[in-house]
Amino acid sequence: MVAAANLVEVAALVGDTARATMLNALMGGQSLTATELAYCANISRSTASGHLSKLVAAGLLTVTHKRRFSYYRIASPLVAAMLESSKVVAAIDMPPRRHPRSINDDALRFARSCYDHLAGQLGVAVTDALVAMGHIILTDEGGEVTPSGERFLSAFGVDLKPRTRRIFCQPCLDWSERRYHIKGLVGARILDRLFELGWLKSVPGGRALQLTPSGRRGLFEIFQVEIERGAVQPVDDATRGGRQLKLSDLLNP
Amino acid sequence: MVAAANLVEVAALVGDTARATMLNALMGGQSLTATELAYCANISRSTASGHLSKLVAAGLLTVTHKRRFSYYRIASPLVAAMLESSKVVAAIDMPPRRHPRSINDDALRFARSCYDHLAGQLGVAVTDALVAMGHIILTDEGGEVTPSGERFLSAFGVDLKPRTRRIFCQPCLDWSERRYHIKGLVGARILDRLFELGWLKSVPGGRALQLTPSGRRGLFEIFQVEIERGAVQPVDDATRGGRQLKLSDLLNP
DNA sequence: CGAACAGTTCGGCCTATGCCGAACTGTTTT
DNA sequence: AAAACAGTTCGGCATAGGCCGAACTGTTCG
Repeated sequence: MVAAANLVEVAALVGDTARATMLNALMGGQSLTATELAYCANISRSTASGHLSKLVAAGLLTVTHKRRFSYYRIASPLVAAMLESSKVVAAIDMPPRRHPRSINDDALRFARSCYDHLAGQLGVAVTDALVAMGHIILTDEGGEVTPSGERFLSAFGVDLKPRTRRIFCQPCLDWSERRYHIKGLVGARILDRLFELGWLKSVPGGRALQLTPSGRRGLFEIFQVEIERGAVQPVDDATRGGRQLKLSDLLNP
Repeated sequence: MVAAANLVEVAALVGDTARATMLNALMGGQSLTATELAYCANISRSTASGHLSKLVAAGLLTVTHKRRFSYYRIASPLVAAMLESSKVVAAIDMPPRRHPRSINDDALRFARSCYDHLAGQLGVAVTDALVAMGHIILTDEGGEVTPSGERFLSAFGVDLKPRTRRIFCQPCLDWSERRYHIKGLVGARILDRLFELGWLKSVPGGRALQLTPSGRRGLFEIFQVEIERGAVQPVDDATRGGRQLKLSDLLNP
């Protein structure tokens, strides 16, 4: 008896440094051109072209040709989910810090997009804040937005209606923090809003996200998430409860 | 920028036919010896030994040495989840039937264990039945056992207490059916009970499960799942509603 | 004690596949 | 029209890594 050939094919595709780097770069959700991806992976364009056509043939990526550019992107959320779950396993396996952390690594650990929602320390911190304020209930099994959460998110500018058919609110195991952050429709809309407010900016050529000064202020005021020198400071519940939200400032700037 | 080396390592390990076959064989949840796994994968024992030590070193498998045997098993449910999500992607990619189905393939599609719960046509059918009877509510986001479901499952011989810390009831995307079946504690306990009743037997050397004649009767009587010539027949809700459950027969044989 | 067996390690073979540069197509710019 | 650029295809090179058999350790059993 032999395993499903396709599982092997898919895993083998991911199991190459150059291809994995390109997939990783696309986990931000954007489309990138072949040349950009070649640059990301440190390989020639011809090599990249070969890799990319394999990934498309296997259905991991899709490509759209516009003008003289080929834009590649992750073919489906299922592919993103597969990569995330592989990363969770990879993070467990990690023998404690054999590879020295790179600067880039630290940036990714701090804040990154996980396909379409926020991950990393910041993603976990925002999730924790929403849970602590009683706006969201997260269990291993799933997530739920409470009525107060609906009001809060709506005031924050996140529109959760109409509820589309996609998964609404779900915990996603963060590979760097090994704690849950929010994915699904809720997670995606929150990230959208953070971009819209200019609180986060994407760093070109990667999935890392940069917190802007206004984002630093905003996260503190709305979510009581305090950031010092690029690291998230834990805020105890007492402090959290003692402050008034200033959603009005946000909505009428 | 370069992708996490560990993701590549993990994926590359899965991306080899022999190793994937062994992992697949272990997805039934049991422990198998090195020689058994070598036989599964059609490779010499020396080659298998090399593969297995790599898988253990990477944390995908664990090994326990007893007497003169080495028993290997999947190291964690997270590893199982990774393999399942990879298979979902692999199943999507499948260009419609390039590889002719093997007999074994059909058996797997019909019924198999997915680490610790029932999958395949039978898994989906049982899930559908529980949902149709109002015993379980499944959404994309998670699952829930209704009060009637608790009574039903309890009468069926599935004890759901004490609720351990593990995920209770969750939908799991079936790679062969592309529909949900139940995983988590509920899924695992149901499979346990089906074995206990002798309704299912495991086929040695694989994850495929065989339905026994009593299982065929039992599934029809309790779940109104009808099986003809190894394929599950859909049962419409009218028929389903028209029959009385015979749990008493089951409990006092 | 010696035979049988599970498992591992080692050395050598061989194939699969990643990589590049060169040459080509097609698009945009000057 | 020529130059610049995105992308692809092709040929050839180099290496990683899968595979086996042989030899070894350790356990079980006659």
